[in-house]
Amino acid sequence: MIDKFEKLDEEKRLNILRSALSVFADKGYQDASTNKIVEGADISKGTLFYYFKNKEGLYYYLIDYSLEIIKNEYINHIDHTTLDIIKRMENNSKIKYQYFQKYPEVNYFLSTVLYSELEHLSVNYQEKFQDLIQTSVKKMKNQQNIQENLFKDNIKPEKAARIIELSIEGYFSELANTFKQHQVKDIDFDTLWEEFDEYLDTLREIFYKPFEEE
Amino acid sequence: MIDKFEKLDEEKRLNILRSALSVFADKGYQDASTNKIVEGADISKGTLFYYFKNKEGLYYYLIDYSLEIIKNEYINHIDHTTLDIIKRMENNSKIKYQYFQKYPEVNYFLSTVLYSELEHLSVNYQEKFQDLIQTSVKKMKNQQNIQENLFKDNIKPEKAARIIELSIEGYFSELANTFKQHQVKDIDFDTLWEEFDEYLDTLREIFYKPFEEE
DNA sequence: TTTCATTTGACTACACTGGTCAAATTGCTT
DNA sequence: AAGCAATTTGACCAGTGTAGTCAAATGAAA
Repeated sequence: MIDKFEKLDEEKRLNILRSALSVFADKGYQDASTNKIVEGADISKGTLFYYFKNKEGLYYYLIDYSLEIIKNEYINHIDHTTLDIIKRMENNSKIKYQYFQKYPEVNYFLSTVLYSELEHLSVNYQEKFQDLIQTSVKKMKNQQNIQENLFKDNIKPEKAARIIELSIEGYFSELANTFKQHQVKDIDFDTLWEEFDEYLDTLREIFYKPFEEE
Repeated sequence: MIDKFEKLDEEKRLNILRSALSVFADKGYQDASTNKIVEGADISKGTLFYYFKNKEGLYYYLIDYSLEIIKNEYINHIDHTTLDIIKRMENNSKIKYQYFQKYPEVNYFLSTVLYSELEHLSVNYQEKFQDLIQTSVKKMKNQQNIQENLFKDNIKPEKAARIIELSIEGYFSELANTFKQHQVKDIDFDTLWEEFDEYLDTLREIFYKPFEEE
């Protein structure tokens, strides 16, 4: 009946997905209540089980759905080519948090599955995760093709790149501590990116040669 | 009956505390099962309710207990005085993660209370949290008394300090992604600190003047 | 009006809940 | 050994919530 689910009215379909993703993310598979899901999706119990065979079927559908989203909306957009490493990290940070902003439930769901449910998944799905997420995290961290002559002469590019990478991670980690998961939708991303750009300028000031016109 | 609980055999007492902290941290107050707690603590149902009036009493006892621990084992040891800012951050990181290592359940419990249960607490306890944790986080972040002449001449100390701070946060955030909460006990902290010391050396190389003997 | 797809929610059988308490066990004092 | 109090046990209770079912209601299209 999943093909029928996919032909459903967009708003209703997304309501069901978002509600289910949130409940599974909040409670984990075992403690997730189908009653809460239908309540949050504003549908009746019967409707949920009309489209999905059972709780498990719904769960695995959500995983497939979420992996597609993260692939198409984030991983496939990762920039590996820009030579200016700070610019590249800027691009990738923005791509990443645009995905967070657009699909907060997907991101929240995948995080908790990855963090605390992975061992309960079928081997098949464990591999899907390993392949897609973990290798692509490495992709993102793979810092080759750095334009080294942008750095000041007394600074070693690889070491500096590592510090830049970690400090950006710290920047968002600090941010994550300020905003809780369910507040993501309320964040004012525009002013946030302005602040982030300023932070990047500071990084350039410290690590890069001063910009010179010729 | 809490005074009797505190006179209990050390091992038994800690078993109960650790089990309760873990279950509350994993599931949150509502979904935490007293059955799971007694099972994990290897005691009978009756014993738990012999020492604690009810689930709520146990929960608030755990909060008081945990706040005492984090105060005595972490917050009171925060270094505000060392002038070498990298050294100061090194000290504070080590104090912080020694507390993590020694009391993983306390840390895990307090994190989840702070992160997702705070609004359900009595106002009294909300204030306790605000006072103790949030203001002391600020304390730790308060970077005054920096010995500025350690920095290279072309680097602004305040901005550099911010980057150092964030990159250390990123360093541990990356680490936290590698190890899940329940694996904390298995981490080899000794080699980990060695790596961290190397990382700090890199920071010094980049931000500080080369060391000169006279 | 007939037909078929969709939706409902009362209903099951059952697992688990926080908490109780009479009875059993333990440890201490005589 | 006997007696007593402190401690521990786990079967038990009334209640709540569970995943899933299904006869009946509704909607839409012909």
